[in-house]
Amino acid sequence: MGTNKQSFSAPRGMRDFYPEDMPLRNAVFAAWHTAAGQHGFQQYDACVVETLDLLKKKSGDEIIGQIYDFTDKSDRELALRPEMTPSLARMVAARQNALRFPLKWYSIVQCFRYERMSKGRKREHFQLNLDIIGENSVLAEVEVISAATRALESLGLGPDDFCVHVSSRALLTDLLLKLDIPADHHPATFLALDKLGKISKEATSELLLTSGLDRSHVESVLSLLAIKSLDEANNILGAPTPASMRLSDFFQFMESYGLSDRVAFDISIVRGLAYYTGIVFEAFDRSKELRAIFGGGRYDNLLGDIGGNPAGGVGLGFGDVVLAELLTNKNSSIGVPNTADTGVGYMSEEQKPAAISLSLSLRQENILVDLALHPEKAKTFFSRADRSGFQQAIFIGPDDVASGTVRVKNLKTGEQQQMDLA
RNA sequence: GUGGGUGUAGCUCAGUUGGUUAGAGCGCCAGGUUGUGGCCUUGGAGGUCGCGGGUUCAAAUCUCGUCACUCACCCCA
Repeated sequence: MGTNKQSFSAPRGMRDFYPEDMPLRNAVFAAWHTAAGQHGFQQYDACVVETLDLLKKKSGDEIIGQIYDFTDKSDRELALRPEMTPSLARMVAARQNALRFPLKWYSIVQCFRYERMSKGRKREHFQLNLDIIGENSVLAEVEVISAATRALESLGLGPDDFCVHVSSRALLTDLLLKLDIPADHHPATFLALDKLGKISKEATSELLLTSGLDRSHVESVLSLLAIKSLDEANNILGAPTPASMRLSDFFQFMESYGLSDRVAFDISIVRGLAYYTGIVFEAFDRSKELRAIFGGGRYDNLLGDIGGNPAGGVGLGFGDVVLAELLTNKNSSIGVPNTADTGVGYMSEEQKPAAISLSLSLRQENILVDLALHPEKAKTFFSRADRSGFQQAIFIGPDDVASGTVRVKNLKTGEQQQMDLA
């Protein structure tokens, strides 16, 4: 690209959506809307720009370095939202005394994060957010996951395609205490466990040692990762704890929802964000080639942390980038083409009025009509109609105007039918 | 932030030891066919070979720098 030439590519990490890209995006949004609606979630939305102050207070430390921030003309420090939860918490806190709980809210929003790009990760994406606020029952966790799996199912993705890995930070806390690891070491331990699977076991133990754990404790922490089931966890604990019983309830509910084949206990799920306190989960494709499809968990201190009255909840975030890759890998062709049903063309200026009035009357019948803007040769018109994806095409010449009828051509079958000119 | 890879037409890519006017397929436009698309056929438009310096009689080709894109790691939604 010459220095004088304008680059035509979108800024790094940003996406353009050409007409041929919209059917997939619209299908994904439609699946999200429908699944959320079926589960009784109400849609909300918020402004894209937030104050930097709110985001710093609420987001995790790593995220802060990735915020797209700027100063406006009045020196206000603002930012494009990197995630939806701070905005949601702000909106709920603003009306906390007027709202009836539990809230079940959802949104489909664009979020921005300045970070290095890799497969499945852009600097901008759309995500479905499902939140239930002010409800302690584990059924809240079940409902958000049920809604997300329903959306995947309506896009043709079932138990063979993905699995939701579930654990609990509360359970992990119980286990760490059982191993005599003091509570002030837990955050660092969570962080190290979250990294495992991404970095080597040696690097993880190194991380734990530098966080201040002694060598024997490091060994026992790593041994936790051998836990393959809730029963094994209970054996180590000696007796079920509230956290393990809660997980047990969760899996029973999932079974009664008919979703047992889509969930699995996985002690290694921790999640990076600091605000989760209970059950946490991430959905992966079965081959585990891609990043998490969706993820979330219970956050019981969210509103209190930003200065509202304490109220717990469950949140789930579900991005469109990994989902699109999954659908592409599966070669699924979803979405309806965003083109007109019927093309109307004409041979010369003399037939233009007839073409206009025909188009208007077809549109009255709610038919999507693409009216040619200038005369064309028949060959050009039909070729264009075909490539545009129209279902049918009507070409008006002098004879048609004289006879008062036109031929409607079905472009799939090639058949033509007579129709009166309105 | 670390380490690879790649930059030639709108797209996917050829381009020989450096050597005439830089090619193909697809796509686009038009003609063959002035009342009917897909097939066929003919033609056309479209490139300062990412950018800048160097070596050379001669650079898409060699060299140095730079920028961009991309993948893996790191990190994370």
